[in-house]
Parts: sequence; C-alpha cells; structure tokens
Amino acid sequence: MSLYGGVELPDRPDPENVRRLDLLPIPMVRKIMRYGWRIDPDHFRELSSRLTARMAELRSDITNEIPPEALDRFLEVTDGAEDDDEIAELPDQGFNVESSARIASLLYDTLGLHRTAGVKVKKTKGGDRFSTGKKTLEQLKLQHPVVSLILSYREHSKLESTYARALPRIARFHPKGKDCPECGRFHSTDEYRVHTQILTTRTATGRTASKKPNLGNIPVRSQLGAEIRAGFIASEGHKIVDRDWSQIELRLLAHLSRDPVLLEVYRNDGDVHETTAFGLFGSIESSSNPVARRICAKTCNFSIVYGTTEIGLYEQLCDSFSRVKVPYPDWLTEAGCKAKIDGWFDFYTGAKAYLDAEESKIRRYGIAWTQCGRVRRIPEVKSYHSHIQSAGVRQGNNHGIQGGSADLMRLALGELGDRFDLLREYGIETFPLMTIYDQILTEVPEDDAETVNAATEEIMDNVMVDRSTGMNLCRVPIRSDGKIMSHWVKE
DNA sequence: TTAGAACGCGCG
DNA sequence: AAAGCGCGCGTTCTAA
Repeated sequence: MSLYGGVELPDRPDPENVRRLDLLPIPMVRKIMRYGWRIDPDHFRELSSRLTARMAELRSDITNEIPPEALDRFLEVTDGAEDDDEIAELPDQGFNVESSARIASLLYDTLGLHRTAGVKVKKTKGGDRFSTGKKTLEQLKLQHPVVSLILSYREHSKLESTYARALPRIARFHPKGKDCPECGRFHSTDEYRVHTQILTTRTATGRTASKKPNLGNIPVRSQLGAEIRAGFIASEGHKIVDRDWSQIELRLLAHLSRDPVLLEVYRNDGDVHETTAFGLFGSIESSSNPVARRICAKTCNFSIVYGTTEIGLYEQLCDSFSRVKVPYPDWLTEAGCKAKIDGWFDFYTGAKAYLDAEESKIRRYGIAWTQCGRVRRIPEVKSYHSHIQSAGVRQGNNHGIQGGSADLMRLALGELGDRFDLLREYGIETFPLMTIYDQILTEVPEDDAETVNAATEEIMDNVMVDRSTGMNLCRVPIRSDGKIMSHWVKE
C-alpha cells in the first residue's frame, strides 16, 4: 500500500531506532573486512612505473618552461625546506614539485602570476601565502604554460603515491585451495586481496568510514583515475555486482520537503537534471549549449541544497566545466552564479521552505536529526560569530540529508545481510566487497550474479517500505542502477 | 628522531 | 569573515 504524500513524520528523534540502526549493518561490515577485495598487483606495479616515468617528463617540462634567468633566481632562493639533507633539491632533477611552498614561490615570487591574473588570487587557509590549490591554479592556467604542467604533475603524483604504489603493499596473499587462512573461503587460484577497515561510529552524520585502504575515495572521475579502478577485480569464476542508488540525496530531499516539482519529477520517473535546467535556462531547444546547460543544472542540484554561496558555486562550476573540457559560458561569473542560486530556489519553492524550516529548528534546539532520529549536536548555532552560526546551519541541513541517506544504507545493509543468509541456504554464496555511501558491491559466482543483482535491487529500492505492514514510507520511488562486471569499471 | 599541523586532493 | 557537507591519506615542513 503506497502512501505517497499521506505520511506524517515523527518530529522528534527516536533513540531506540538509532541504536538499532547502528547495530544492523555489523554482520555485513565484518564480512567485508574479513573477505577483502581482490586486486591485481601487477596492474598497479605497471601503472606505477608508467606514472613515475611521466612524472619525470613533466618535471623536466616544468623546468624548461621557466626562462633561464628566472630559473636561476628561483633556485637560489632557499627556504626552510632546504636543509642539507635528503630533501635538498637535486640540480639535475629540477626542484621539488611536491612542495606547495616551492610552487607558491615559483608562481608568485618568481613569475608574479598573482599580479598578471585578472582575478584575485586566494590565500591559503592560514593566510600565510597565496594558494596553489587546484581551483586557484585552474584560474591561472592561461597566465603561464607551467601551471597546467603542475596540475598534471599533481594528478599523476597523487594517483601514484596514494593508490598505484600503496595498494599492492597493503594487499594480503590468499593461497589457492580451500579454507584460506586469511578469509576461510575457497580460492581456485592464488590471489591478493585488500582488507579495508570499516569504522561504523566515527562520522558526525552516521556514514561509515573506510581506511587502510580508504575504499571510499578510489578515483573514477578522470581517465587516469579509472585505470586505478580497473585493478580491483573479481575472483576466478566470479563477478562483481555493483548497485548504486540513483540520486538518493535528492530523492530524500523530495521526500522530506514535499517540493511539488521534485515530487512530480520522481513520481513520473523523470529527469531531475533536465528539469532543473528547464527551470534555470528554459527549454532545451532555445539553448545554445546543451552540454553546458546540463552540467550546470547537475552541479547546482548537488551544491545549492547544502548552502553554497555564489563564490562556492562559481568555483564548483569552473571545476565541472574544466573536468569535461567544456569552455566556460559567458554567464559564468560570480554574479551569474548568484542568479542561478536565486533561480534554483524560485523554482524549487518547496525545497526552499523545507530548508528554511529546518534552519529555524536547528537554531532553536542546537540539534539536527534525521527522520530515523539520528541526532547531531550543532552547538555552533549559539556562537556569537554569525559565520560560525551559518556554518552550523549548513552542517545541520546537510545532516538531515546525508545522515538520512546513511540511515537508509544501514537499513539496507541489515536487510541485505538477512537476504544473503537466505540465499546461502539455497547454495548461493555471496561475498560483500564494500559499501560506499550510496553503493553496495558484492562478489558472487558468475552464474548467480543476476540473482544477487536482483536481490540487491529489491532490498535497496524497497528500503523505505515497512516490511511488516507493506506500507511505503517514502513519498517518491527509490531507484538504483546495477552493473555486473569482472573489473571495477564498465565493460 | 618523531609527532602532528598544514596543504592539497581523491570520492559520495 | 568566510564563502556546500562528510571523510582518509600522502607529502612537506615545523616544533618538540
């Protein structure tokens, strides 16, 4: 029985429910940590040497881009980093590109890019010097060719040190045969697996956190990053079932806010990003740049809800556009972003009303809670500094959505654990690989992949259906996308 | 020598 | 005064 629109929500936290939520996923979490996830060490070793080689090239390209007299001037300057130890910069290798302080010295002291740039260059958090972060460098790209080279070097270096080099070292050996001493299962070949640690009571919002390795930040967005993911593989004769919720946080917002536009989109299985684009730009036929139009809408949907300002949205949009190599549209200014934010709230009036109502509750109680009753204290709203208060309100509103989706994930993991136990009685063995915020990955014998995919879908999509009464407690449908693969990338 | 802050950056 | 939230990790660099 569906009660879309007919359900009144409890307005107070339910501590019993939260305790249950914290315990529910534990059997699944323990399995994830015990079984681990197979990786291909040779893939990473090969990738690592490719990255290292490219880094050396980029290092010399960077030095070559600097005029000789400027380079001499730059290399003479010694800052605290340069003792007479190993860290000292070797003349034949150029300088230490890893050091943000050295990069700042190069870009600003030696080349003076902060003066030639049209925009105001940001300072670091401590305010000691000009920033060399990605967003700043993106803005300086056109000033000097060395900037893009530095960005490229950073990308390579990040992937090499954090993933390509680290993962094979962390992996444990699982010998072939039955009763593997590491995980107890049967392996038809020797394999290497990484065993992440999952922390279930650490984050402020109720999300789980993963470490050693952190499987929540394995690259995917860039071309190079996808090559890291390709090294995560399934056991011999097995497949990976990868299912992720579709826009779970926006659906939760639709549910909580009862925004009429959002409700309508999701109930009709519509395209929410296209709908936002329509609200911000008008019909697609009148658009000169449909690609930019959609990127903008998508970015707005994921940023504005959490209280981004025009400056933040501007930076975010620049990042989105450069990522997909779409030229910046002419309206992309801070003022233009202000207009988009206003337009977004004018279009989604119900969401606006919900966020405002939440804000007043958060300010009054100094507490934010999810629908399931997960509490987060927000003492900041009682601060005498208005910017601290605003940050607190943003955290609180974020908690309702991010924490709410974390609650759903815990519910789903609990249900899925029970379902997997049932499948085992029918001879289907499942090995949970990971849960990443809105995603559940499972390793399963090839022939059972479709079955497990369907079971996972059933659990995830009905996570807000009360199993004892059959009542649907969500005002919009919850949907997910599933993939069956042998590498952690599309086939 | 070691601990940890600062910076930067990967993901949802 | 800062400018969306939530994390973990690698490197540099400083302080003890």
